[in-house]
Amino acid sequence: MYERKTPLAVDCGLHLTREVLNGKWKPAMLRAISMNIKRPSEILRLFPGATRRVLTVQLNELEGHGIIIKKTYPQLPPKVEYSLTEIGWSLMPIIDAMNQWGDANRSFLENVIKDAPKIGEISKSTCQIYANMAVERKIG
Amino acid sequence: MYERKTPLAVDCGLHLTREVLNGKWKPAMLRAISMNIKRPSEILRLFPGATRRVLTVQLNELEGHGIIIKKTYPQLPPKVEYSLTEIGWSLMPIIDAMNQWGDANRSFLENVIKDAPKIGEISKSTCQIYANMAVERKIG
DNA sequence: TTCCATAGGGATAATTTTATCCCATACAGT
DNA sequence: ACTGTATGGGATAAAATTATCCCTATGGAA
Repeated sequence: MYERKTPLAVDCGLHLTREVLNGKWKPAMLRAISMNIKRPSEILRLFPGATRRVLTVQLNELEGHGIIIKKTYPQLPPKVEYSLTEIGWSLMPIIDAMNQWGDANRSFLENVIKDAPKIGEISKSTCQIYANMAVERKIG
Repeated sequence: MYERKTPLAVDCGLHLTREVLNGKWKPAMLRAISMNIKRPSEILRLFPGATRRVLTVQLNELEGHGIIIKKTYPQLPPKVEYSLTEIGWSLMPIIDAMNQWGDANRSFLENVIKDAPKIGEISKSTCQIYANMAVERKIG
């Protein structure tokens, strides 16, 4: 594993949370898992912009941090399913809030962020999938 | 400014939010500013673990993103005060939630994170300052 | 037999983020 | 004359995060 060289700042709740949620795809993956997209291959397909490698690495980290649990079915080809732990679920309000905030302020944000060179759309579709599933999650 | 080479993923609210909040000290600084710690020098003193450079850079980014506003008083020695914009304020529920989540799960988290080499305490005091001020913010 | 899907992980490059160090302004105090 | 305070930013090094590429295993389909 990677050997951190700079001490972590754990003095403040914010930093602890950051340690857990820090990762380009972590919040999005947690959200996906919360919506029953739990197999690695499904998750991978959900984020065309991500590398398989990063996703598996970040899933491992989330598991190591006790946010998700991995269930491996002794089959071939292999089948794996991740699910949120209790603590993992307790993060969802925050993640949902972040998602809503970003969506609510999209036009403003796209505008102020646009000075950053290239803004790419990685998968408009993902949003839609999320939107649909969010409804299901509330119903189900 | 820095030239990003990898396109941003702005398809999902989560990524937009991440773009704004991503920075080791950004959430903490926003929280500080929300509690009336608004001068750069004060903020710097609040985070002994941070470099002056990073803080000013991240403050600039936050300003560029429209999350905070900078007011420069034409004095000498210079006096500067940052304050949250309306959008900046709208982030506080999220930041507070992150902070609470981290604190609420502190023992668990410190435990699962401890496999990461050295965990340093940067400033126990900061938490206390925050705690006291949080009360004031609710009252005031 | 060759190709696809599933899942995992090593090695290494590229990119992004932080850390270090140094320089500048201008006033106040010792 | 120094030293300290306040604020800002350039240049460059170090560290952390992501991206690329490649290899493993096995069963089923074309």
